[in-house]
Amino acid sequence: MDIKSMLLGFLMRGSMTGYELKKKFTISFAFFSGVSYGSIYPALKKMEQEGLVALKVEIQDGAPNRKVYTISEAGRKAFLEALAAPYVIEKPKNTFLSRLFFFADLAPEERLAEANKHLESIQEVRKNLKAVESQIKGRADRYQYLCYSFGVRYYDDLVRNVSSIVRELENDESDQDVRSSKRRSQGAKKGRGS
Amino acid sequence: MDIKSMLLGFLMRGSMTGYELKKKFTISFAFFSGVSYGSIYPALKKMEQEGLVALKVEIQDGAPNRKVYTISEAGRKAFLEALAAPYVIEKPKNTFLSRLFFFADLAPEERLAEANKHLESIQEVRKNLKAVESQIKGRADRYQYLCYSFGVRYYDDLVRNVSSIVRELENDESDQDVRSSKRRSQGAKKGRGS
DNA sequence: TCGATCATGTAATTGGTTACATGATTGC
DNA sequence: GCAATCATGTAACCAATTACATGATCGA
Repeated sequence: MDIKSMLLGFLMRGSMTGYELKKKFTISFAFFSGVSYGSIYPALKKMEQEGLVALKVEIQDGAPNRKVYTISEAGRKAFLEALAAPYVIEKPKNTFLSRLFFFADLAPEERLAEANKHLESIQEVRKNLKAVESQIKGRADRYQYLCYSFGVRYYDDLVRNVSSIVRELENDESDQDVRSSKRRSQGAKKGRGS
Repeated sequence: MDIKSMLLGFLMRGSMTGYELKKKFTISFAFFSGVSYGSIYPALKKMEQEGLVALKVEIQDGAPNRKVYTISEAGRKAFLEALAAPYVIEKPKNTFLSRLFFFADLAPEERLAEANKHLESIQEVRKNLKAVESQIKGRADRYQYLCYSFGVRYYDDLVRNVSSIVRELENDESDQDVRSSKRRSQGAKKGRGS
């Protein structure tokens, strides 16, 4: 779903300025999509030209005039179409995965370190998600909450998934330890350990 | 990780033409990242100008000349740096989630249909992933296989996650049914059912 | 003879980002 | 006095896509 459709989605629930739309975005979509003014303002301009939204300028003294956008019939139609458009399954663009693919080129001790760094960053996002729970619960409708809970499960799953890779890499390391202690003790049997 | 670094990663394991690199991409990264010639060829050209790869043209009669790219010392260094660069956690750009957020604007019967459509498309990807398992097992090194198994778990998790949303939406529908049959039978007690 | 495979590339477009530029008001 | 909030926008850039353009060779 592109920015335009999402802007329309917000405007379905009330007229707003670009500034207010940006706020809605950051609050609602914080964990799965970011938007900047640099995309919002040009998008609104274009949508006005296309007749998807109507513009009403509120003159203010001193501060720049507020440009309040209201969705039009055409805009409503466009939004509803976007909402039911055929799915194009998107591939997870995952930097960690791209790197893991080439981990053979990394020094053995760096592999675990890199994987752990990644795990920690996911855990932090998960924690932040928890922190906004009450905020979301207050504001969100049924489906927006479903959205949030999807996010919670998504990051929980991700933590589990990356953890299992970390575990594999740990095993590799301790196998390495076993092999080197075997070398040291000339083939004596030893269990896994530090 | 950008295309350039990934191209370098492949070139670490041997010199290749753009055409061959594209094949490597589609085989290895099929389920989490796609690349087209439109990005590969310009990237290679730029990397040659930057001295990250060396170009050797193999003249062929008839067919266009093969341009074989070989990674340079600078390229190797750049790749290794990319492999250990600090993480920027990326947000899952998820169309389904963006739509779900606005599901209140969809007709009730369409909600379940849309969610199911999405679920099916994920299940299909998961199935395709299973289909290439033996192929991957044959070609992949330890880390590339870890990568694949991450993908398998990722899609299994996703199926579970979206399924639980579908379940919630189904409950909404049957609650709706209960309410309407209650209305019909003027408050008589009824269980959930079709 | 037709489709797949080998092999290269450009041009236009998409959909964004970051940084820059401006400036008033309000609360600590 | 300074930071945050309100409020608008542009310009340069980036990373990538799609569609277009070309053409030989090989196997069924």
